[in-house]
Amino acid sequence: MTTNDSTDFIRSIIAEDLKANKNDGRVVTRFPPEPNGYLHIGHAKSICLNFSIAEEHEGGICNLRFDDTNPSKEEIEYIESIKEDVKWLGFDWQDRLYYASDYFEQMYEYAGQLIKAGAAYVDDQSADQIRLTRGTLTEPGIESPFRDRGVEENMDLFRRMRAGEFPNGAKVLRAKINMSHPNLNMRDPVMYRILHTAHHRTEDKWCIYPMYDWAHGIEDSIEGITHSICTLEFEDHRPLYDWFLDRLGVYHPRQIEFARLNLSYTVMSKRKLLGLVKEGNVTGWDDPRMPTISGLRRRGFTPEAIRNFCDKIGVAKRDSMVDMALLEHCIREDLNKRAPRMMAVLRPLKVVIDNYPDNHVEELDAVNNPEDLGAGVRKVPFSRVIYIEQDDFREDPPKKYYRLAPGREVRLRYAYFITCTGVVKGEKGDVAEIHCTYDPATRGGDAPDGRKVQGTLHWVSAGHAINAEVRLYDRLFTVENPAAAKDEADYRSLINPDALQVLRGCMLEPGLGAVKPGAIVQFERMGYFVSDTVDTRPGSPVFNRTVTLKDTWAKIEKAQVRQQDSRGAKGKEKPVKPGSGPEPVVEEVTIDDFSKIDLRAGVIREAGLVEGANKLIRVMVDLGEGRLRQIFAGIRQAYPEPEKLVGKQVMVVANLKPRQMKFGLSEGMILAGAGKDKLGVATFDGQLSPGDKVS
RNA sequence: UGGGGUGUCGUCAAGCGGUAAGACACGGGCCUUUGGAGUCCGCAUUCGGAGGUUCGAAUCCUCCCACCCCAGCCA
Repeated sequence: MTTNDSTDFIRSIIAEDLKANKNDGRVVTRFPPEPNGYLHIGHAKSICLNFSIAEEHEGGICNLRFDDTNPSKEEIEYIESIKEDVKWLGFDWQDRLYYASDYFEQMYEYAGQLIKAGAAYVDDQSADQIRLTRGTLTEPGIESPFRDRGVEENMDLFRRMRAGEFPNGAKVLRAKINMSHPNLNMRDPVMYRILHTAHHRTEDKWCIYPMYDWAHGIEDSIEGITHSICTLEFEDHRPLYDWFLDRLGVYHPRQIEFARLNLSYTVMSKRKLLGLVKEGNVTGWDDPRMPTISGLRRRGFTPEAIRNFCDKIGVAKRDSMVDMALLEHCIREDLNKRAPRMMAVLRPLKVVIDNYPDNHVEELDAVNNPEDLGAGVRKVPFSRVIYIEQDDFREDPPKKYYRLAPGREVRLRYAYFITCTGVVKGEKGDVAEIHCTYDPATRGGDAPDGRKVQGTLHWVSAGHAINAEVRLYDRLFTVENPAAAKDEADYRSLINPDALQVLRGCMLEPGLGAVKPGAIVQFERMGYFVSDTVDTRPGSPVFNRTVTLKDTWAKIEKAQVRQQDSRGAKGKEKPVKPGSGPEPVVEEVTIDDFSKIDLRAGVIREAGLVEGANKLIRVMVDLGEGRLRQIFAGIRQAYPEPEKLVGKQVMVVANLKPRQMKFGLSEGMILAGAGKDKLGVATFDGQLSPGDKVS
């Protein structure tokens, strides 16, 4: 029942308009970036929306238009990058590349019309005065003393503004609407300001520049846009958009707003992105950690994956935060089908196969892509000394570890079964190299006797390996929503220091020496990688990790570590070594933002000991919800007879994720503290009822 | 305390008065020469809350609550 006949609200509106025969059946959209920064994945959503909608309709078109109305912020560099990115995503504006600045003369003339109609006036007030007299959210503004100038005087002044007779800020042209309007945007908004700044296209032809609200509708109107799609924050501006167009009596497109994209573990604001670039937290707009189109491209993302992602996230009006895991899913899905498989050892561990003849080399067949047999096979050299991944050997393997360990047999992919016979230690007790024997009968990786091994490892022949630098990229921030940080300083402290890990001395199979910059491959078992387009040099390859493969073992191991931790100090065994980098193991309390803690008054109705837990007591708390909440609290030490807690008023953190404990679900947390010498619950004296907010 | 929006699974998101799609994530099984891929199963008795209308409500009405945006001569 659910095929793709459901669609987003914007397409529905367009379909209805078409049905009602508006715009003579035309569908014209536009993507209108301001050239003051690089495009990011959020823009991709808008680009896909606008261009795809046009493509979906017979004769539909989408223009690329630079909204270059503010010369002090805009640069040619950005124009070029934006054009490149839109093209790379696979969209074509054909010959319809426009600039707001192309319409400056027309806008000027329209402004004159409004002045003549008594709908606009030149105001001599300073920016400060205008701000002060705009009123507030709840109080109306005050009309400017210059508001009732005559038409002739206004026309004269406006002409002289253009002629350059006044300095920056001396005068503005304002629309004469209503200083008491509840919508602030309608309180005589500024249409033109004086800016003695050269424009990157019109150069010094103009010293007055139109404001967005005045300009945008005119641009849309001139281009015959039918549906002007923009983001939610412009919803308040729509009445103004409509007002200008109605006053002018010109063709009037329909503005529709949708929610911009937010992606977890990154930021999307141009200002923040620019900050990262300027402060050197990243190497540039195209740093592979950046959510920019150019960064994603350099990271190894494909246009197909990004477009598919934009399809999957949908279009709606509610503020949302899309999980980075979805983007990662999209790129894996795409690359799984097309990326050739190769072997690369990122953190090499030397393996000597003692019973393999010295100086002997074999060429073994390897499948290029199991998902696409048409991709063929290749030869990889095998010899007595090879490298495997350090992570693929453990002297003391934990449970469920399928890889190599002393005495264990594993398969080397496309090669032989090998059995570990010895470990050579370095000075610090580290594993310097290992020794193995191989079974010649298992050539190619199959045992004729049918015996099985649990693990299959990738490897590279030491004598044939290519030395390379590999850059491991990860999420830019350590928290889901870095933009929610209270201030700039701690937003910067949220940058993930491990978002880039540079590995040198990585060992690649020989064929990898020949791939071209920009080529995408899968390093078997490690992830998808792209040959870096900027730093790769002949003879010294650099690869960027796009995304890891899904890693079931990492998940198991993480769970093991967690279990170890929660067993606490009594088990004294060292936790198994984490597979890759330090994982923040924070499981006690799960709440995104402590400022959002929901502290409520509660009354303990039942309390008792917990069998098999010497620190816990179980309480049932009344939060005025019509049912009692079960909470486990580690305060038995202070209340050996928990029954005495019954009837006590306590403070409960009510919006924690319920936590499944061995004994049952714990639905909150009771505030308790260690006083001078004793632990106790925090209580209060006030007249609060169960469920009342305390915070 | 003004105006404009939005609230459906952990995260996105369908649904438009006929009894809660799908995707990601998560958990489990099968399969496997990538612990990859694939595949199968599970995952909202309930739609911010409370009332009301109706045979029937996520969908209609009323009130309430929460969150987002707006006081640039930025876009």
